[in-house]
Amino acid sequence: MVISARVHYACVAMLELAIQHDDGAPVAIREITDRHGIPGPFLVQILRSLRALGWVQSIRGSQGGYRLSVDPTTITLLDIAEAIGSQEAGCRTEGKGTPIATMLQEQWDDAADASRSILGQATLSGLVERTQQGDASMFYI
Amino acid sequence: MVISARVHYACVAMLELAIQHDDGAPVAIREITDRHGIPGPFLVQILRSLRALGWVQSIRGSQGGYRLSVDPTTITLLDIAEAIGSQEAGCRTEGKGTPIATMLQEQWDDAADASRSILGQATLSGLVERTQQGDASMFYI
DNA sequence: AGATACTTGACTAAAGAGATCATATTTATA
DNA sequence: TATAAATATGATCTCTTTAGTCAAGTATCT
Ligand code: FES
Ligand code: FES
Repeated sequence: MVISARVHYACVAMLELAIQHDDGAPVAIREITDRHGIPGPFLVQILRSLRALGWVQSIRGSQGGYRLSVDPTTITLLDIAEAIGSQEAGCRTEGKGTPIATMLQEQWDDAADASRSILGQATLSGLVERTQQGDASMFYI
Repeated sequence: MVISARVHYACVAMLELAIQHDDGAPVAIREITDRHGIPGPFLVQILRSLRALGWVQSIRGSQGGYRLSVDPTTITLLDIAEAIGSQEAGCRTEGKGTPIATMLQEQWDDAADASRSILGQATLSGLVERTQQGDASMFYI
């Protein structure tokens, strides 16, 4: 479970869209990049991936932008990390199956499962709620 | 917590040395590479790191090899992964500290801690015991 | 002496990460 | 309808890390 910049930015973007989910207007890329110091063209790449997943919807032209197209209670950080992040490398000694390698693989899997269990509980809506409790800024209309 | 080939090989080597810990004779690199298909010169690099940590001891010359120089009950997979693996990248939005980034960082930390907790319980001696129960091969004299 | 085995430092190839750019297309609005 | 504001797309690029390699040297046992 390696959290690359790509994954982090994807999560930031999804959270920003979740915050303005009830609002009607789409969110422009600029709004997100300005707020978080993310390189614009890089975020474009990432949003394309998110759109391909069906998680966001894009509106072109003036006043365009992006909108969340899924229920924020159903998407977790785990979903984003696994969809956007690089594929798990997989066991290198696959096929050899020495007792030691097999047992080690179990340990790595156990450790990864523990991580996944945490991230799988972190829904977008849950996190949005938390950040809005934390600081009292107003995002809702 | 990314488990690279380097970390995996280090764990394999430490476990092989732990298995023959009570035995007097040192273990040659060849024994380990043959058994696990690890590139020889690569394992040499890794054993140098392990020696620098004070975890193994090398005996040169004919009949030479490596020996564990620590108590296998005190070293865990977590210790090896953190010592041999790459440094944690650290937060990219450090200093900005937007509420979202801060909150995300907490989630990544929580997930990493969960992994660490698992790997921190896996001592070399514990794992050796498990592999020897699993298959009945005789390593002890 | 000769075989065996570790020592050391430098080196290389391939992959992945993190962007960046130029050009095209769509849409609201003045 | 002209214009500005946005996204769309595909290619390219640089940097770092990872994994692996090589050659020449040194120590020790028999
Ligand atoms: S490569 Fe197989 S367990 Fe690490
Ligand atoms: S870069 Fe700061 S939490 Fe991901």
